Amino acid sequence: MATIKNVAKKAGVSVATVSRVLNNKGYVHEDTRKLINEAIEELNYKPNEVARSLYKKKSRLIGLILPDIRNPFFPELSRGVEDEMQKHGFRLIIGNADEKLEKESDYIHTFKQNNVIGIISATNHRDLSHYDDLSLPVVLLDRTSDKHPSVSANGFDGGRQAAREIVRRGSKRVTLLKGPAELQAAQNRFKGAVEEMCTLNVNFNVMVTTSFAFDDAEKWAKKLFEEYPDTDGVIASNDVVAAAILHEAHRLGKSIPNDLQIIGFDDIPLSKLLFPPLSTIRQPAYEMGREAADLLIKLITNEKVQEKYIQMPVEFMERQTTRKAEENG
Amino acid sequence: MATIKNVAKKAGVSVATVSRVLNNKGYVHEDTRKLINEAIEELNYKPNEVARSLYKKKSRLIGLILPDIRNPFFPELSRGVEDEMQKHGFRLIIGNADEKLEKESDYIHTFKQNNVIGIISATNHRDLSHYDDLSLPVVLLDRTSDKHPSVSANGFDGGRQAAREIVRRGSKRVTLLKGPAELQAAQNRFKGAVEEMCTLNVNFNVMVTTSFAFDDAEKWAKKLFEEYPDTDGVIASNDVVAAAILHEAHRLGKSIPNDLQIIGFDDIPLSKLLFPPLSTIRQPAYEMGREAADLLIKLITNEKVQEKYIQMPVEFMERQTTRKAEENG
DNA sequence: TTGAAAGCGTTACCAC
DNA sequence: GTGGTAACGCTTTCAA
Repeated sequence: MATIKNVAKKAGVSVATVSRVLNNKGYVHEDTRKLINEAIEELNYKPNEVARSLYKKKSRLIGLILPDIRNPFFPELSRGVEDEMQKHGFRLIIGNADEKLEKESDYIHTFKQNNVIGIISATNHRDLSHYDDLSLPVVLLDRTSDKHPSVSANGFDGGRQAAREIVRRGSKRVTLLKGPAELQAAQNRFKGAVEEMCTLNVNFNVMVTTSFAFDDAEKWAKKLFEEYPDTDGVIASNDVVAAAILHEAHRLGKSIPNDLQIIGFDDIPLSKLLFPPLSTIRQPAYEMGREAADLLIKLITNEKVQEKYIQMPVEFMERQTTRKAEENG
Repeated sequence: MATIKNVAKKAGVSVATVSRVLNNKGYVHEDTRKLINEAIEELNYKPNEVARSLYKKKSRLIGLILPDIRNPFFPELSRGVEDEMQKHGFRLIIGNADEKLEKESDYIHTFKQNNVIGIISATNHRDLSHYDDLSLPVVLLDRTSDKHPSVSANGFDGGRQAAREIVRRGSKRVTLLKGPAELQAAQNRFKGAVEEMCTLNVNFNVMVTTSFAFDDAEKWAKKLFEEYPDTDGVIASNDVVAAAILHEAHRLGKSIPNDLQIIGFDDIPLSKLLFPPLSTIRQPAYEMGREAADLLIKLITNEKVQEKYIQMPVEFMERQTTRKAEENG
């Protein structure tokens, strides 16, 4: 690997001058610049990011913490982040925290040690103290806090919409799944649904679920029908759980959406391929990722940001696990 | 951030000695060691990876190139890699190449610039020349080449199994989907299926598909039934495409598996939640990721590796898009 | 058993 | 316009 010294030598100048052309900083004669550029070309020289980072105490890396990329919602999010970061020349170190505080701290630690220039975190822990004394810009994604800028979807509204839609489409014995308690996003959805159900003055059941993992989803689905065999409408805390419920409902011979309506949350790519295609509350995951990246970049470059707490709208995707709305709306 | 100098000062020793205890190298008196460890503790000192990396020309980062994390097969793979790397203290820079050679090169470039210690690549390009003069260990994942160690699944055998199963379960007018031509893994599956069909001496159709993306999958599904409306068995190139076909078949009112059998490939987590649950050829994605990580680590540490070309077995997952096998097997 | 100092590749200050 | 050089935080020789 060629270094700046080699380039300097080849061009017959000092490293200082080479550095100047590299960074487009300070004066350098047009002829010298050309000479240097030729040398760079010939040697196929690429500046060493590590050396740069050491001196400047800033790399071009940013840290991204996810709960678990295997949840299909997160690949979308993370591509949004990556694509936007890419445009600005930043790269990602990604860590899956698995809702383990220790892993999360480990990754943050790694980020610091590698001079990342900022962090985007989509984890679930209530306790964000490990982000406090970081002296690094942090953007929260898919969650909020008053201590850090954030990008999230309007889960509360999503919950309301889900409740409204399922009721107006005729479910009488609705069951709300209350996702993991520590998962702010899930709780907002849940609260929104509860509030709307109360406003609408209709009864409902609540079933507590404590994870979003695929394997657990099936367990919740079974439990749901054991505990509330006569439920005719389910508002799930995300699409994976909704898919599992749909699956279990088929197994029990229920007719969807006639016997049972289901509304999910997220709108993961596969949800439209389910049978019947899943009605769900769409979160604009990819765009959320991009917004978070944008926000972080603005923070990094000290641009003014008008809005530090970005909330994206959600949208009811009518598909076929819900019935047609009755005429009166 | 505390530096080694601060620690040295606090402990009343030189940085050299601190470095020695940090790296457990060379002699250092037990008392001094204790002193230094206390100082480290008190200052909450963490060595700067960047400085280390600059000197040693090796970081603790490894580069992972994926085609697109949104394809549900890859989150599994990448978690396998990440978890295994984690155990050994390595972290991942992840890049999605989107099958664009330029992005791939960009990422490789970034990896080099950041002194990654090795690369795992799961991309599709035939041309691997950009991996050649890297002077870095490279492990290919989900593909092979005689120039680099690799971990892949036995797609050929998978194709054969799929063909065998679909025929013995009674499909007479099988359609084979031939995935993207540049995608080695897809071609192996296809070839295996073709060979088995020939061995079994049964007719079949071939439909060419040129991508694995969600949005395209629906297109292929529609096209399939336009071109081969009477097909009664489909071997799809992966589960996403299979899901789309299943979806389209429902739309057309076909009864699965009676009118049509479908076999996918990958066994993504959602495939068992489809309706009917998807019969598929399982690739052990997570384990493949781990194996690749293991192999790379061995390469890095110059451990002897017995097998540089690891091929993992695949397995037919009988679910309900295929009929029961007839008695004679 | 310990310390001084060179060096990793870069940037930025200060002279010239 | 340009060059010399200290500095970034660490590891490793070499000498003591």
